[in-house]
Amino acid sequence: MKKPLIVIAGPTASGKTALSVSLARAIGGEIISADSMQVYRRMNIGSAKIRPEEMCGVPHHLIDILDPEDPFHIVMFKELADRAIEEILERGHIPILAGGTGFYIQAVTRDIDFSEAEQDDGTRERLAVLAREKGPGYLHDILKKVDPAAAEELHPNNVKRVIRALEFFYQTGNRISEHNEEQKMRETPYNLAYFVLSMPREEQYRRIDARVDLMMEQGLLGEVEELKKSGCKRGMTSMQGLGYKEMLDYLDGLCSLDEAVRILKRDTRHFAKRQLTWFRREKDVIWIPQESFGYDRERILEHILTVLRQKGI
RNA sequence: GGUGCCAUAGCCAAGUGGUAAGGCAAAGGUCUGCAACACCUCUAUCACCAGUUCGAAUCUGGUUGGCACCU
Repeated sequence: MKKPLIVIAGPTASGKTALSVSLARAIGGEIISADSMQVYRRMNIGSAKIRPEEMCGVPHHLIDILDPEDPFHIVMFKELADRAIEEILERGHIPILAGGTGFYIQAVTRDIDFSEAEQDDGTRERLAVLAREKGPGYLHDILKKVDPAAAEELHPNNVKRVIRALEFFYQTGNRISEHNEEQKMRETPYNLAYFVLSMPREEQYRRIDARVDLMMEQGLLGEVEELKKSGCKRGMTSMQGLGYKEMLDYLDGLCSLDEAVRILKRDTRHFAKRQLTWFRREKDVIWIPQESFGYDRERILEHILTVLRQKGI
């Protein structure tokens, strides 16, 4: 029997946090956050991080484990999440992966192997400089020679990914396109129940706007001001988070506060849209259209428990 | 009542006789070490009617609507 793993995913502001706590209490689960921003301490309001009292005693993992100055990326996430899952299972509990970062969730559910790649050795920097000086087509042309398949799939303007493909080749001597092909064959090692919370688009957008307004009321600006004071710069991974980069723009005098809030709302809506695109192509997801349950958490939970029973979790 | 100006996609907006730029929004998509990132695709027959012309969003007349000023 495969090990059980439950995923509670969905776009931002879809109700993942509250539902995952209810679920954990119902089945004796522990929660692993699949979120690229909630790992950072001192980033509470903007990342919509769960508050300790909201956890209701349910153990949460991968929250508040790094400082905003620290880098964070999928390889780290994968390692930490795998370890957390193992520990939870050893305790006889059920792991619940909850979050909105589809890429991270996929790494775990499909057990993608990142070990082949190495640490930063400066090639990324060098390539970035080249791209800036010679234009985006330059690196893409090089990629065409060393890894034609990857070049075919990547648009020349997508400099970031072109750089990664080249970096992979220079560091490992292998083609990333081949590596990706191998990884795509992988099947999930888990008895997986992958739920995605959804709702009509207009309602989703309405909630996003409301949440941003709430964040502002709760003092998002002050939170970012503190971070800035303590030395956080916009180049850091943490400062690329929604809410943080917009407030930094305002604090740096690049736009008015109203404008910053407007852009934050807009970009958060765009983000939710991309999240949905991701989940849509992910196979084996079980959609939970919350409007069909009258947005009633009890009814949604009941439905989820039924599905879990069918899967033998 | 008179005179003048204006009327291009959901919004902003180029085009002033040769077959509708661009931006934003919306929608769809890609993604295997920064993923709350980065990137891609995509939406009109020019208020309406009638003329002039081989050809009109572009010229003429009228209609409607808006704005400004005058009485």
